[in-house]
Amino acid sequence: MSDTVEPDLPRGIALAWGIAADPQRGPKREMSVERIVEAAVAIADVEGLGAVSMAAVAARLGYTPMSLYRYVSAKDDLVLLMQEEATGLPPEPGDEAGGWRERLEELYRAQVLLYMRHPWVLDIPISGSPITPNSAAWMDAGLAALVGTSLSHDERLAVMLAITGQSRWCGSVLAGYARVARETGVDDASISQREDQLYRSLITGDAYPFLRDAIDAGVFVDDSDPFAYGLERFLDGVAAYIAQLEAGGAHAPSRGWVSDPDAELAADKRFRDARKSVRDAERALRDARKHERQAAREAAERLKRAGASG
Amino acid sequence: MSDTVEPDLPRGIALAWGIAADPQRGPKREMSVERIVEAAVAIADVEGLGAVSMAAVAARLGYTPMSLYRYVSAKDDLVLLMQEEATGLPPEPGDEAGGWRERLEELYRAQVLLYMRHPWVLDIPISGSPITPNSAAWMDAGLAALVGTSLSHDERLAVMLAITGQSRWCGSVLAGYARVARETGVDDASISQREDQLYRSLITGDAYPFLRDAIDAGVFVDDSDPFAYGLERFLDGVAAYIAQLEAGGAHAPSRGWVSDPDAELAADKRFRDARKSVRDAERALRDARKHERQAAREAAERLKRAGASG
DNA sequence: AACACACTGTTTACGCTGTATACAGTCATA
DNA sequence: TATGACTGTATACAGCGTAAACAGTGTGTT
Repeated sequence: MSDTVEPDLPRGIALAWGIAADPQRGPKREMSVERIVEAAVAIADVEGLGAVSMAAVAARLGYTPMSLYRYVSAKDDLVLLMQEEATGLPPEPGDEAGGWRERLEELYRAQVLLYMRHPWVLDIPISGSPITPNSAAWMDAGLAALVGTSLSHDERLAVMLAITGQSRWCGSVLAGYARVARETGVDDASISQREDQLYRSLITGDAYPFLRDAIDAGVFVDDSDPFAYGLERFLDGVAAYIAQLEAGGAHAPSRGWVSDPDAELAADKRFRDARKSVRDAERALRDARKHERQAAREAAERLKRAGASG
Repeated sequence: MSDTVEPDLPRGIALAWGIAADPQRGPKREMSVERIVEAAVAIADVEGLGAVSMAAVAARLGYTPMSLYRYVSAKDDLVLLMQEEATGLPPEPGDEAGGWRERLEELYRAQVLLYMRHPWVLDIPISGSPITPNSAAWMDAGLAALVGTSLSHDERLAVMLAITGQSRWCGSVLAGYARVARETGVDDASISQREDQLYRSLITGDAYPFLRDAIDAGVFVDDSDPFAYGLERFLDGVAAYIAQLEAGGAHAPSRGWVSDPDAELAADKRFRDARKSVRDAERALRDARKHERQAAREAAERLKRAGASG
């Protein structure tokens, strides 16, 4: 609980927590981290994370690409700050104080909405738990909803984790459709129609009898939300679990992680070998190219000299 | 149900279904799509999707980068085929025929294992439903597990979708830790320890009381699987729902998608404008640069000529 | 048998990416 | 007033995906 900041705290996280100190001397700064992040988010909202290049962000602000590096140490930092900006704070609980279930549903909907507004957030690769103020606030809000219950701390975390997972999954699928729609310039409706057609022509009853049945029943043209169904069943399960606890039942035994005993030992060595072989092959090719080029250059030189002297 | 292939079927999907015809004339092919995909997967397994470049794959096979384009029309195609290869087929049901619940748990575990072996699959952006043979097979297997139940087709799909979502979420988080471990060259244990430390120093009881409580209770050093808990509660909910149906209950009313009525109308116009402004800014900057350079070149030229004639 | 041409793997080239380095100009502090 | 930390800029480099042009290969047709 010391006040000294960890020396190897990732710069992006430090920035997110507002710990990074502003410099004192030198010319006045013309930009700010906030303006940069704002511009980057604006681009990502419209054209996706792929369109966010340092050059594009700088151009939008009227500066040169390299100028951004006076504010952000690398693109990864910028992306982390974008994520934090887009995540924002969870909504306050509604006035009519419902139970934990209503509140969790509210948080779920807010999260899905967030991903609809900023779909690119789901394209950011996860690296460990995101230790930023806003993501912590969402987690805190979820845990707060469950304080009245007799769930253990682990179980509360697991419940909130599941909510987040389901909203991300819903967001990913929706974003996928939106992406296709944008890239092909076609509206959503005709895409799902086209997809249904493709399914009907590729999924034969012979190879995929049950999937084919589902298609024939029209599951891919149905416009109800399957993710909402999943969420409700999950919350049903949690409610039943809580009721069972309050009737004097025991907590579920904690399960270990899914693991593949076969692979564990073999994997490490095998992967290390494979990695080495990749590197070797690349290096060999590069060297071969280099020698080849040098030989060609020397041959040309010799030819020229021979021509000049002869 | 015609046998004619859709003319605008994405080439990658056509390849995945083995519909693409082999050419007849010309020299014998030295490589094959399979070998290329295999090499790409091997690289991705070890160094992540980011390390899979056309050059790296080609080098691994001893060819030039451009040669790959005789087999695969673009990198996106290759990635789709990699996904298909890594996905593989779902495991056959175990001998002792359990109920739908055991089978779904089996499929869940298999999927998580898959993501542990090929974490990069989760880095591939989703675009619509993946209409490939192997992903269809997984879907089919999930639906097959539920045929005995009184769930509707929509509900069965929703259940399988939730299972897939949870396994992806679990895989994403695990892969995130693995990625950090690989990139920093530190083992998993000390990473989670370090993360716990960071949490303890950044998450104050003032700002995040409930999260802080959870941390103090040790939820981040606990090594039980929170995703398994989530899955079990979900399956509890599904079981209860089925029981209720079989007791003569009604199906849950289908819910519409989460939507933001405020934004819907405004968004389209706003985003279109923003997109235009980005493009304009970039074009302006590029033009300015070009003119500037040309002016500089002309000035230099003039100077030189003046010097030569004067 | 000879030609046409579809097809092979290669080379070269282009515009794009992130960012290291060097630079001249600016401004608070010693 | 001199110092030197700091600003935004310019240049450079390796790497990316891939379009276009190329000489060589082998099948099909004349």
